[in-house]
Amino acid sequence: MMSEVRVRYAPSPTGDLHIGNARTALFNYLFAKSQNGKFILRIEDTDTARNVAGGEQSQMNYLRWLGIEWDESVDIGGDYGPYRQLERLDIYQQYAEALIEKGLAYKCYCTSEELEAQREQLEANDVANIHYSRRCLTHPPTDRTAYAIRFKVPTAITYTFTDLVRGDISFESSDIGDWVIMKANGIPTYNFACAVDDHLMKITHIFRGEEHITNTPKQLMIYDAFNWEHPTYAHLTLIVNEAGKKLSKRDADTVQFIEQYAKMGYLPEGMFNFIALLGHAPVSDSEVLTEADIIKTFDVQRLSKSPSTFDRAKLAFINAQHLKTLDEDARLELCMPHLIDADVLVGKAPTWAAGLVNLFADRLTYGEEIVDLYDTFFDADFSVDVEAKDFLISSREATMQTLTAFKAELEGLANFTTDAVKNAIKAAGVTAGVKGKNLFMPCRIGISGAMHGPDLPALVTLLGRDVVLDRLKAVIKEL
RNA sequence: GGCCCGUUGGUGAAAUGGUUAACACACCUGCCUUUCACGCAGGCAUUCACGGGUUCGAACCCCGUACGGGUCACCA
Repeated sequence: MMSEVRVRYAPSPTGDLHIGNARTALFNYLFAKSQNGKFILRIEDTDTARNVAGGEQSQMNYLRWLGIEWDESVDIGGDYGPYRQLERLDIYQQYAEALIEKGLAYKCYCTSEELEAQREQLEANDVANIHYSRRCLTHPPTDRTAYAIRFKVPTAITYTFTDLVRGDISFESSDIGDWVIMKANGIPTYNFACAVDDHLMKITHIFRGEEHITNTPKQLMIYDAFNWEHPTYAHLTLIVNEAGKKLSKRDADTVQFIEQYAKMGYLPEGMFNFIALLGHAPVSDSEVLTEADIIKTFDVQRLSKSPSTFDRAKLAFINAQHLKTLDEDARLELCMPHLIDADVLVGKAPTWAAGLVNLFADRLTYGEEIVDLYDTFFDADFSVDVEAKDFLISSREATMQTLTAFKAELEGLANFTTDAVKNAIKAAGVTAGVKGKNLFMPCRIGISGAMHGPDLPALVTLLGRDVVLDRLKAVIKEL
């Protein structure tokens, strides 16, 4: 009988949920869901210096925002807790001591400074294999009590594992120096804690970033030392920015925290969909998918080997598609905070915002974009763009007649409703003797300054009588 | 420098030895709309980084070169 699939996402609470972390979490989650397994959230807080207050909560909040729910963790418990590594210190201590007893680990009394100096010297001398700098050969000085515990790396062993993404990968133990498993402060290092916990928590599959490939042999050493069964690994490709560089938290050019997207008014469904495509190619003609679609099509055979590019245009497209499935109220709710923040609504009628959002419903790609769209078409600095001007002067006389007639019709209008404006356009067409493009385009340019834009009557209505007439006068005058 | 990994159209990305190399985004055209956008239909574009080799046959296997990336902490 196959044992139950158990996967985990193990963030360190050093900051907010990053795109790369979210992808790792998501793929583990998708695999668990597709296999009817369990998804565990474990907090790896062993780097006490880098932990930030609220980091853990923030990670959990935005995981939940994305729609990723876990089966076991610090907040809801589970049979394999505690789920915070700092609460498991005695466990690591016990396993580390067992290794010393077996002769597989030893105490190292070197100070960080000594090791650092040693390494620098080796590097300066261009020593080919700098790993020797991490092989502690000195005897413990009698006056020191602080020590780290190092794992004694076996000689001449080849560690091979079958990666779900890249196939067999192997490492020679001779390329790896004796590495620290317990720091002098009694806290385990990542590779040790990770291996111990993954085993104890019965993790069967590990989906993680490619940067962990070189950590794998170290973790395998721990499994072997205790005779534990290896888990299955899948190292996901890096996510790179549009310049082809690994997404770095310091990279200011790419917005890369989930929180930022949430605040910009992206939809969780859209982000979920987009992130699921980063390194996985589902069998499907469309890339616009729901969570259920994605779980159903998730297949480890289809994990990509080459780096995934964080393509903002694609994100925009996918989010826009999800946005189209929203009803009017939901769309308005998404845009509202941004309109308020941008002071767009001051002095406007209560229903005005709904009209604005509906006007751009077709082309909106994320909530905050409503403000940009507003600026483009409602900004006080009105001007006619080059393309539009060319159109106007290509048949100056006819456009002039059309514009004049349109202006006259609007001036005679008591109420600016979309129907009334529609009729005004129609009437202007009759007066000027034009129709179709020759009718609408001059009107459109006359009030928006551009040949492309939202529905004309609705735009006129929202702009309001004064603005529309001012713009028309300005364009007529310029002609 | 050592060790690992990658390289397919403008962009993202399939194809795991066998007819004209999917699909999506972008772009272009047509339809729809008295305009615009949405939507729908269609179209353009890659010979698979480069050089050898294996094979009846290679984007797919092997070797080498170039380029790109990852990693080498008492960080995770």
